[in-house]
Amino acid sequence: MSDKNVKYSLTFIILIIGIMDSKVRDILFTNYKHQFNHDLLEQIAEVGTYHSFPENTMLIDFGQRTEHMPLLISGAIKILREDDNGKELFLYFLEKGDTCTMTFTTAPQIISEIRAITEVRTELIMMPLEHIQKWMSNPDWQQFVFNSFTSRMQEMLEAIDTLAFMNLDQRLHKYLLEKASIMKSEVVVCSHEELALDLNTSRVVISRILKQLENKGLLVLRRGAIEVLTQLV
Amino acid sequence: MSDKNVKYSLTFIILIIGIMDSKVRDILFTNYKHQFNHDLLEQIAEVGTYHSFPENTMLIDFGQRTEHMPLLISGAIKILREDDNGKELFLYFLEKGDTCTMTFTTAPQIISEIRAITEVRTELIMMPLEHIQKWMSNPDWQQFVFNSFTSRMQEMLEAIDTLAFMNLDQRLHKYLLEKASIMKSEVVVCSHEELALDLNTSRVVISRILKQLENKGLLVLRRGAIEVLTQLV
DNA sequence: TAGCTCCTGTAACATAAGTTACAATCGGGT
DNA sequence: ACCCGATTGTAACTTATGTTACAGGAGCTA
Repeated sequence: MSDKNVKYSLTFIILIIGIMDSKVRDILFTNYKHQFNHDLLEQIAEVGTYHSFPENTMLIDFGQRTEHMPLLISGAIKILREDDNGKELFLYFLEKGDTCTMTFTTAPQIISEIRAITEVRTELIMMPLEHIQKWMSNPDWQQFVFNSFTSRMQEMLEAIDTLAFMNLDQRLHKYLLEKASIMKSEVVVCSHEELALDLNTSRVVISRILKQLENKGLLVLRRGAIEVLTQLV
Repeated sequence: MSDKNVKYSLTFIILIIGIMDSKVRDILFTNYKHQFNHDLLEQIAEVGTYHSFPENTMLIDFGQRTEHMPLLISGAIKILREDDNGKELFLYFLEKGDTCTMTFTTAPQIISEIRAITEVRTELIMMPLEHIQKWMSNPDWQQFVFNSFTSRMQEMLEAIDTLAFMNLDQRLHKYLLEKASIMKSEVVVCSHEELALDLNTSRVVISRILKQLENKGLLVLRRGAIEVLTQLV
């Protein structure tokens, strides 16, 4: 578990940060005016709260309960899965426009199956779970929910493909490309140890494979960082 | 690709089999009266068509388009994923009450990401995709759709856990237990070759591990079949 | 500068899984 | 009875990945 740098837990943060409705409304109308109609935006603005988290903040953890659903405004979130022995596995990144659909249910609160950690400073709007269903009569919302579900499904399928059909060298390279894309920089700042945690393997193995990838000319190794030379298509 | 025994493609079957509405209504009211209210049942009965497929029938394949969504009445369906090189991977089984939610979208037709094959004789009701959204105003239907999504998510997560955190011997044992449960028999009828295809490995490896499991007393090997001794919890 | 921790490189070995090759056996059909 | 294909068993080898151990460098702080 690499939570040494994880700074706050969402549950507490929500209680602390409260920003007035006007800001929520502004942000919503700026970012979602093409996706949601005016009425829906107003409704979301009424119940949603704005939050901004620094990088490496754990938003939710396995088994933790939540009564909110996040709507991503900016930044990026890393989604992880963990097994009984505490071994982690990276699943996918969430970016603007995404929501954490794992949670959809009719229950008033849900128990998280995943861990979510911000990769960079991230802004989001939290909506109480109870409204998700209520708004389903709104076609824009319905579309949004369906699209979110479908996206998460696709990402899970991709995670499965990666695990089932790719070797570690390919998985590592893919991960670095995605991370570079998320960070908007070819230089991925992280240690071999952190990569090993996300890919559920050991540091030595990562070091070995990184060296191979460097020899192939796919990247350049630096201390505490990796320069990715090839681009994502 | 193990389609040597796959008998028909759904696309054709749908055109061939047409059973009168009364049967659909009877089946629906018998199987779903606790889940859907009367109005909804009537609406489903109006547009749904009943179908019965023998075991080992491919219902849908990768890249294939469909304008229908199945509602499972009896039997069991195996869901598979395939990579570019034709290598397969078992994902999970669907049973009564399930639907193939991968497909939810607002588009009038969808392209399948998975392959679905009946494990035993299977009865289902096919509903045109266009109604899925229309019915969302009905709370029972909404609940059903959400539950389906959540179930599929859970199954995908389990598939990921299995791939990421378990060795082949555990995966194989787990697969056999699930299959025995689906077939309602401790004797799983299938060759080592078929197991190798579903677990994306080779026959020799499966034979080797089966022998290990037999030595551990977890199962008994027969020609063309495996008797599973331990039960699913 | 000394001491400390974190990060990286590397070797040597262990284990899991994939590959190739071949033999033996079963069962169905002619 | 015989043939033949499908199924299974097994050996020998390769490759991928995991494990343990240790060394050296970078950067920080006293």
